[in-house]
Amino acid sequence: MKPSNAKGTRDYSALQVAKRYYIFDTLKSIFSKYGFCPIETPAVEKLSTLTGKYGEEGDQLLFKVLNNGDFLKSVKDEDLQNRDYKKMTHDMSSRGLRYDLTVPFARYVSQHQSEIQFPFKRYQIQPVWRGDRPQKGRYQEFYQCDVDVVGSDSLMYEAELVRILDEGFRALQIPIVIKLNNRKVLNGIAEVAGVQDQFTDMTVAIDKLDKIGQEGVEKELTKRNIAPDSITKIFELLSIKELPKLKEALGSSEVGLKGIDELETVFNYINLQPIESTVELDYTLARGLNYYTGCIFEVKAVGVEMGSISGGGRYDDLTSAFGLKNISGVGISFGADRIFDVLEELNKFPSRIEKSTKVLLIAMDDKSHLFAYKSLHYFREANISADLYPEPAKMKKQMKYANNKNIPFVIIIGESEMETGMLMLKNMETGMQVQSTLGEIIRKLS
RNA sequence: GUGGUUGUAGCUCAGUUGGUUAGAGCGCCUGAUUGUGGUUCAGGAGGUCGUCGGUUCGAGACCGAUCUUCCACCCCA
Repeated sequence: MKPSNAKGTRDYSALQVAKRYYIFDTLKSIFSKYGFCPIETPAVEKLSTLTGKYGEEGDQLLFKVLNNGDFLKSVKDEDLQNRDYKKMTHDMSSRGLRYDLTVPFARYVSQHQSEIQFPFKRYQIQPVWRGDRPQKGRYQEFYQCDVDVVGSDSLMYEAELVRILDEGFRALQIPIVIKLNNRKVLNGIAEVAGVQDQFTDMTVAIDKLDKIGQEGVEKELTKRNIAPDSITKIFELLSIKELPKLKEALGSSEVGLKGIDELETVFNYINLQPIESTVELDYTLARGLNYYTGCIFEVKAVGVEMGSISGGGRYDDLTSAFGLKNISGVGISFGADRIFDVLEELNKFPSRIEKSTKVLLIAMDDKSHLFAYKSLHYFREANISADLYPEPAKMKKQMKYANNKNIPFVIIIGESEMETGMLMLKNMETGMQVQSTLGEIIRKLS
């Protein structure tokens, strides 16, 4: 049998793990600087927790876990006969793998509300699973790094998240554009254009504007049975770039005006301190997850062909599905795997990641091997990442090992070194070598 | 979910209309060099051609199923 991974999943080898930890650690330190604490939730949730939160499309992508034991016992003969897979899954499966970190978080908050001091700021770095067809930057198992605040509707937090995005991607050296919109503005546009009933159709179509152009969007809107008059109106509104003018145009829509107000407030917060990344208003930004109700964000890497590498928004009512009413939350998710691919493409991983071991001891014979093994201890004691080749093999072989493992220093120990106590330290990059005592070398390498 | 695409040595890939014993480069191992890697030279090991089944005197090649890869749509991180 030829081994291979299950669809849409990958192994992470040592170097890849080191690179991933670099991403996680970079983000973690920023998250905690802003006062967020980590939590973790199980990979498996009840299906009742997960279904109905992501829209029909999302529900279909949920991985369901078969019940233990005789899972056919509770399936009705009728459903089996009719091959009614939806009813059958309901009886055969009561759990599923988490689809994102936000919904399990909402469950967590509702369940633990008595222990939580609101506003609650948490971050969470864990894998999620989606039964999508895999593609580049698109996997069935991938990691999300979520930062969320619940229990406050202050727009200060929207601005804070923008700042975290800016700082996070700056630390990772990825140039980005942050796109900002507000679902209420989209609602307003739908109202003014008279298509409230087709809100989702409208947003899905205009979300593609930068991809398929105005003509394509017109076609898409027409296909979705939106009246020509409304289409004209929608494009008229979308062409307005300045907030005050859009405010005027949306005058008849209360919710639209609220959305504009919110955006203005967010920008006021953001502008209190200079920010490096481009933050742009984009009324066409829609985002698919239908639990968003206010501001929405999306981040694109500049100069790389890749879907969005981060996204999020405000959700006013997610916890009410779990019985906790009137709790507003806002959060963003960093897509770790896509960030990984972008860093790889831009060649922006720091080179230090590739050097895990700093020095390799090389022994010439059995006696010096034991001596080297004893010396190894002192390097580790001094917190220097050190290793010893497991046997006194040919020097060439040991050198090659150090070379292939990217180990920058080698110490050669043979009979004469043991006698004099002067060890041979070789710099693998320059090829230079000097004789020093153990203590001297340790001091040099620390 | 719809329509395509890919799979041959550890890696990247050749392999004519079906016809002897399946190739190359890189990597790996050994030696030139018994205490010096990343260069050079010589030699060597390594493949039930993704899997299962079918057609055929004969299949890496043709057909079917299945798994996997990548792509477009859909959606999204």
